[in-house]
Amino acid sequence: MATSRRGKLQFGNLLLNGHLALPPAQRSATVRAMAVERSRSFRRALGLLEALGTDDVVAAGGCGVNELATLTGMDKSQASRLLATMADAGYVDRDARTRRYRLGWQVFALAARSGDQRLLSAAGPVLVRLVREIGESSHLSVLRGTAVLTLLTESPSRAVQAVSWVGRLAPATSTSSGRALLLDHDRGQLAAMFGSERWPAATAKSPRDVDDLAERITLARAAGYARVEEESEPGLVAVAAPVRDAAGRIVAAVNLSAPRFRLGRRLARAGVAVAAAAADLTAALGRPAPAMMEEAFA
Amino acid sequence: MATSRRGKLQFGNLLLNGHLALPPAQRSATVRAMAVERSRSFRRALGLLEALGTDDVVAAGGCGVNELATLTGMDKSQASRLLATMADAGYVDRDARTRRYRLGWQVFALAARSGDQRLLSAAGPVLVRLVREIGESSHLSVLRGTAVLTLLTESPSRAVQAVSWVGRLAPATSTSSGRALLLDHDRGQLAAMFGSERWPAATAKSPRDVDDLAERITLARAAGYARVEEESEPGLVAVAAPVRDAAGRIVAAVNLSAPRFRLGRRLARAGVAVAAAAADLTAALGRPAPAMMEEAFA
DNA sequence: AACAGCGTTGCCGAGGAGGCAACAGTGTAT
DNA sequence: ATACACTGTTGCCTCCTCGGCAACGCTGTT
Repeated sequence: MATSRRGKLQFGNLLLNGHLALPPAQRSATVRAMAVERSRSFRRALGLLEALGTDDVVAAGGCGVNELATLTGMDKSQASRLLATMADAGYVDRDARTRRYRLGWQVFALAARSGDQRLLSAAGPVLVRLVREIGESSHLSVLRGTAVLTLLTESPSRAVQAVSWVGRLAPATSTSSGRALLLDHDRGQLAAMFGSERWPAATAKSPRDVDDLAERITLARAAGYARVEEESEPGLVAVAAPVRDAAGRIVAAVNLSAPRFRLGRRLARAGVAVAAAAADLTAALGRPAPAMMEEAFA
Repeated sequence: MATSRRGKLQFGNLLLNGHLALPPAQRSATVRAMAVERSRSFRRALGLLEALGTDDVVAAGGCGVNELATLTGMDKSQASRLLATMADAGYVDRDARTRRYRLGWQVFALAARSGDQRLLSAAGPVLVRLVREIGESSHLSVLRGTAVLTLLTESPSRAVQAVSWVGRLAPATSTSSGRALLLDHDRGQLAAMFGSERWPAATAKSPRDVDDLAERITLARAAGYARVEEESEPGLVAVAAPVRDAAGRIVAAVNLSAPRFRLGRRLARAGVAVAAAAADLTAALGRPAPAMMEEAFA
């Protein structure tokens, strides 16, 4: 659980606009100190949405007004009003029976047009092939701020996870995908992003500071893939490689992860496979986009 | 292009909060008439997001502040400020070079936790099989208000569409998926949803009024699948069947659509296949959810 | 019946929304 | 090089929405 500038809860879940949860007294003090608060109500509404995207809420199948209000630290009246307008617009759905709110389909509709659709559609088949080759689950991720956002998961059909990693943030410093995404960053850039003091370590093997991180990234650069063993979670190993756009900039990472006892021995092979998959994806992005074709629907 | 209550543009694209585009004078008059305007800034922000989700904007690869302001009918200063906060939160991305805004990954992250993830993950393989069997593209849709929202597309790899149907709304009355979703509605419910007067027809074959619709739905009920020929677009035929939850309620629809010259002759066979796929999906949803399993990520 | 908890609504002061206009950058025509 | 058109940002100031408080209606429990 690292907290970044402005005190947002960053990892383990979606972003929560941090200081909104402060009691009114402290909050207004904070506000007076740092200029003015911009788009207050809008940010609160986003806070509600993000709270509804929390694992526990999703798992519980929704959340009531009061609960949401306390979660986001605002008055229940405001929560009620904001949720009503969001429901009107379709961004939240309300269960007719339990009167609890869930994220609505409109969010889904928006998402289908967000981000880089070319990347997503090109990545699907690549991940499938990779998973078939190695037999472990694979992810596509991008860098968002200082965190890694997972966009796509593909797993050997061994189990369907109820709440997938898709849409979640993970620390960039101690994950294979994060290292791959940072492959082109030098020590200076890393220091600017993560600060130069010592970091709280997720496990004993996690990098402790910038030098530590830079060193491991150098190794990854040499190998062509990043390799992480039990740095974010004990017993877990992973490899990842960067995907580049036509201009050569790193835009995404492909990884493979599994328990050490299953993948440990084949880690080098997995690394090569992941690098090859990332190269495939890079090649796919390098080509001009396929002709626009409006697919029929009736 | 049907306009529903409160004058929102409903079909052909994402919802746009209609009257915000009015000039200030008229708007304030309207507002004074109908109580107070709730969550004004928030709705404006949503308007911006939805504008960014417009086909033309997505196809153009983003949109500038000025253009967005005129699109949503607000002052560019406000647009600039709202976009800035949205960029902070990750809901929009700004191209560093062109300075144009696009929908950000945070929207994607939220969406990954919205809707019924069980439905989506179960539907993927079913659609793939269906597409492989018939060789035409297939969609999964749900009912949202009086419109059909497409959640998933699977097409034979013949072409990758740049902007897919996913996330778009289509009229329920003249699409196969819509009919399938309305399969359990009787004439009274249909009248309540769509009104009893005559409707504007998309094509010559579209249903004209409730009786017309109810009759076609009865036929679909008898056949086990809905069949639509050139009702939403000339030259296009489609079949669809309803997916039910454990309680037997219709929650989604699976369809197949293609140009008449490719699918016309096999339409009955396609209907049976679609019904079978929908039944498979229904069966999958009937089973208790697979044990929650947190998939590892590193 | 009394109670506890949830969600909605009215009220009203304070602070953010948002229109206007000046300003700063950038690419294009003169 | 100058002027121009256009873009996006920022300051200012009014007005209206925000949002805290509290009362209310409702439902389920003790």
